[in-house]
Amino acid sequence: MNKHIPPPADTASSPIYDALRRDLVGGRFAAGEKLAINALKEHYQVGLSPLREALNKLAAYGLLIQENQRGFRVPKLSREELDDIARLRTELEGMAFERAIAHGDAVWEADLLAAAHRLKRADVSLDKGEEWERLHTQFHRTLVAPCGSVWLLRFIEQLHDQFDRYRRLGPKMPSIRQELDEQHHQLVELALNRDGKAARALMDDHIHKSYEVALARYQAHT
Amino acid sequence: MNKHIPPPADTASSPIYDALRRDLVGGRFAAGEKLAINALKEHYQVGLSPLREALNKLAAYGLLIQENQRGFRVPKLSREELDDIARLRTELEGMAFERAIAHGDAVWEADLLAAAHRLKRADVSLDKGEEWERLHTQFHRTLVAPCGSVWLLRFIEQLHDQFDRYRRLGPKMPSIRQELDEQHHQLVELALNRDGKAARALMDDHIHKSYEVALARYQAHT
DNA sequence: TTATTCAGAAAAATCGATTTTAAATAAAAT
DNA sequence: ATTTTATTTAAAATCGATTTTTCTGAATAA
Repeated sequence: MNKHIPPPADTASSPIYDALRRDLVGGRFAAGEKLAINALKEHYQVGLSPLREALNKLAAYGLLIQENQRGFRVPKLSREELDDIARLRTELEGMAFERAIAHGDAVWEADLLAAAHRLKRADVSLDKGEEWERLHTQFHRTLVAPCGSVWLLRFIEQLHDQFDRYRRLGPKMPSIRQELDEQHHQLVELALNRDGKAARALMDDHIHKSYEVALARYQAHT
Repeated sequence: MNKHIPPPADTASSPIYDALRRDLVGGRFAAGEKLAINALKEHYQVGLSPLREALNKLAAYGLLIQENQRGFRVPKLSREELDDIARLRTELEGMAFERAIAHGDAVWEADLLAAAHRLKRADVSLDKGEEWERLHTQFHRTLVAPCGSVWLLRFIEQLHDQFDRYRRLGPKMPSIRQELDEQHHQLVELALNRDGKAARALMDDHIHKSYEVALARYQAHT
């Protein structure tokens, strides 16, 4: 009946894993907070075993800290780590984008235009901006998708999640958003023109501007 | 009593996690093999819950594939993935080594010499070479340790484990080993001389030679 | 006051058993 | 003979309860 091929899920993700990851990246938990397992069990309406398995996976992924027999905590935030993450993002995402531009085909070009369009049209006020965030992540994923390295994509995804813990602190800030949105379209343009060098330069600048936003929020948040 | 400060375990690792990781990297399980949980439970003499939590962490780490409700499998090996891993190792480890040379202090220099010496003196025939492998991993870890990026170190560690799944296929091969051992000492020398450029070039060559060993083993293994 | 020890309480980790799901085999139908 | 459908078997996932460990705070001693 259904001709659509399901996405080849690299790691089988359960509903509880997805929900926790979303809430951790979205800043629903305070940094440094110790998670009360029984409270989570109630809040997410899930059994102990699936919950613990999700927490273990998130700890291995880097969104939680697991201490000896002392349960799980949300990792602290620090200026040093934000700098680290932003710098690595610049290196890895730039590398991946250049490779994607070298190898991406016509289908990729169409995907890029589609992802950019959906992001532009997204209603930022809907669902606390969650829908916009989803499309934004998907857009950046599409930019680097045909880079040819599954491990590079994996690391980039991980860094994105970490970066977003800083970028999504506090409430919305539509002022800077404007400039970043424009860059999204310029990134697509340079990709379609196969200008790898300029594309990478713009990606560097894009990440740097996002970094400034994230840093400002981090400093306002402390 | 004990004045030694325990290593700041990033992710709390249980005995069962360490054992499984060691055996997965060491090739004790066949690639593509489906893990029989009850058999593991017996073999490692451990309860179901700690075992499952370890398996979940290893899946998030990339040493296992977790399928919908179909348990865990050992990831397949492929030429494409080996190439991917080797290429990324070259980029990331080269980057980290250069940064380490720029920032490493006198303590690092001493650690380097010590790690290289221990590796040289290691008895390769002992414990199926497990002790040599441990020291080899530790040596490479030391090379990049003061690079200043915990996330970069994390990714490099992960890639090392993946790479070793290929490199450690089949029995020992002492012939090529000689040349690689010499490079270890040259890497230390260039690091002590703070010659970042030359050090990175040698690191590139070192990984490339290791890659050739791993590739030969992979092809012999199929 | 400061530090130390010892309950009591709370929480995490683990275990054993149950439920659910997928795989394998056999029977029936096209 | 091949495909389809039941039935059985095996394994994975989940649950509830138990055990173990850590945390808290009061009481004692320095």
